[in-house]
Amino acid sequence: MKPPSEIPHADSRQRLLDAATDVFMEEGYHASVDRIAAKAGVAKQTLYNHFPSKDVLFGEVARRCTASILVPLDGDVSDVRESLLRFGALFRVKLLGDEGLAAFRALIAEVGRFPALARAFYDNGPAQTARRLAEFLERAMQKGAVRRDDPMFAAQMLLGMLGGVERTGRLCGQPGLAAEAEAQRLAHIVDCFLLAFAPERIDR
Amino acid sequence: MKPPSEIPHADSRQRLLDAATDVFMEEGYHASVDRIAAKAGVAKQTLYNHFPSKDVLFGEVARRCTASILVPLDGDVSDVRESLLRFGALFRVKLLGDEGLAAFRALIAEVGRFPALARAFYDNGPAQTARRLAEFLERAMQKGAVRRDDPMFAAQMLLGMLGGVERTGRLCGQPGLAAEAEAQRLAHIVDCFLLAFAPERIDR
DNA sequence: TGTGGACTGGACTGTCCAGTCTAACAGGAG
DNA sequence: CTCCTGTTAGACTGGACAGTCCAGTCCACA
Repeated sequence: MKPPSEIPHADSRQRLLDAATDVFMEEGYHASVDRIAAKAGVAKQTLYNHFPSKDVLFGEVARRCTASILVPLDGDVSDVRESLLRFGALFRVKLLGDEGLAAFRALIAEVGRFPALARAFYDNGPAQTARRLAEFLERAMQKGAVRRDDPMFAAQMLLGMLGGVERTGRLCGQPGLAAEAEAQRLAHIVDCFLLAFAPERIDR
Repeated sequence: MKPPSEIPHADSRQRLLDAATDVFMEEGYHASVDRIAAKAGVAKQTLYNHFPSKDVLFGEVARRCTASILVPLDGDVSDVRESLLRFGALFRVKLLGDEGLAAFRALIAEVGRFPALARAFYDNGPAQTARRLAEFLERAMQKGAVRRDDPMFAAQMLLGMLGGVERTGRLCGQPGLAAEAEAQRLAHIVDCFLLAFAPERIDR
């Protein structure tokens, strides 16, 4: 009945977490515990051996997702445009990709039930990303590659431009962009940002 | 038992819609029909006299909310900054205000159940706003007050900057800005946008 | 005075689901 | 061989909830 090639007595906890991630992302918190156990190929009791309650399981899943959304940003200020393009590409994948959207939807819907979770998600995800980007931009400002302004403000503007309206659309079920349109748009956005934050001209 | 000053047999339908709006926005689709009826001060059967099912009621509420989020934008291109400030202030209220956020959360969580609703919300809300703003910017471009670029792209950038990260934060339960900080931030954003889309300098 | 339509309170059905309980099974350690 | 631990299938409890049904009330209108 079980897939035969499956290692018997494999780490149920891990399988449960994986299954729960899938199911919660797909159906939100209201996914049933039975379905999660079934998807993990595990008895319901086993689930309750590992996690005291559905809420705790949901929390674990949320923590895992939160940990996975951070976007790396190399500190290299020598070519700001290039660095921002690399960063932006990854950021947009996290932000506008199906998994990211599903996770966000699932979490957002339960802000009332799990306010602490939502706060943690925001602090360790978007807010953390904004802080890192702000640091990067501050260095770029010090180097004169970017006009001086509040670095956090600048970071928020870039993040808004990168995500903004498209995110709303995707959350409402609109389809995403094709690969080449995506690259074009990313470049367009970054250039637009760099224009807004171009260093003041000395007026030759 | 009922509030005595209440007009008897008042329009139950209206009271139901109002109550349902409140309750759905507060608890999402999973709010119970009983609670809605109770909040409307009406028997459950009365609710089912007016709406054939909970889904239909939810749909009506969503349509009402969708209709209320459009932001007016006067066509006056003579002072672009002033117009954008007015527009931005209203937009931010809709986007970052408690009601707007609650409505968005409730809808987003049910994209899977009501894909058509979500699509309609997006088309008549954010997308429509972007179209109008794009028209406005196009006129400003023709007049030379704004650098030429794809007007829809420009509109999306401004909307992203106006909403962007803060919206995510608010959706995660972060508090909003105080009134004066709000005004400052709005001006900062609009000026930043105008810098990105300043007409090309002739270099005197 | 009587009739009809809308409303009320509350009981009721069927469904779904979190969480518990039980009895049985498998494998490793002593 | 026997305990022990983790597992399994499935029955079960208690509660929530959508939607139905009904018996009775209130009111407008004729």
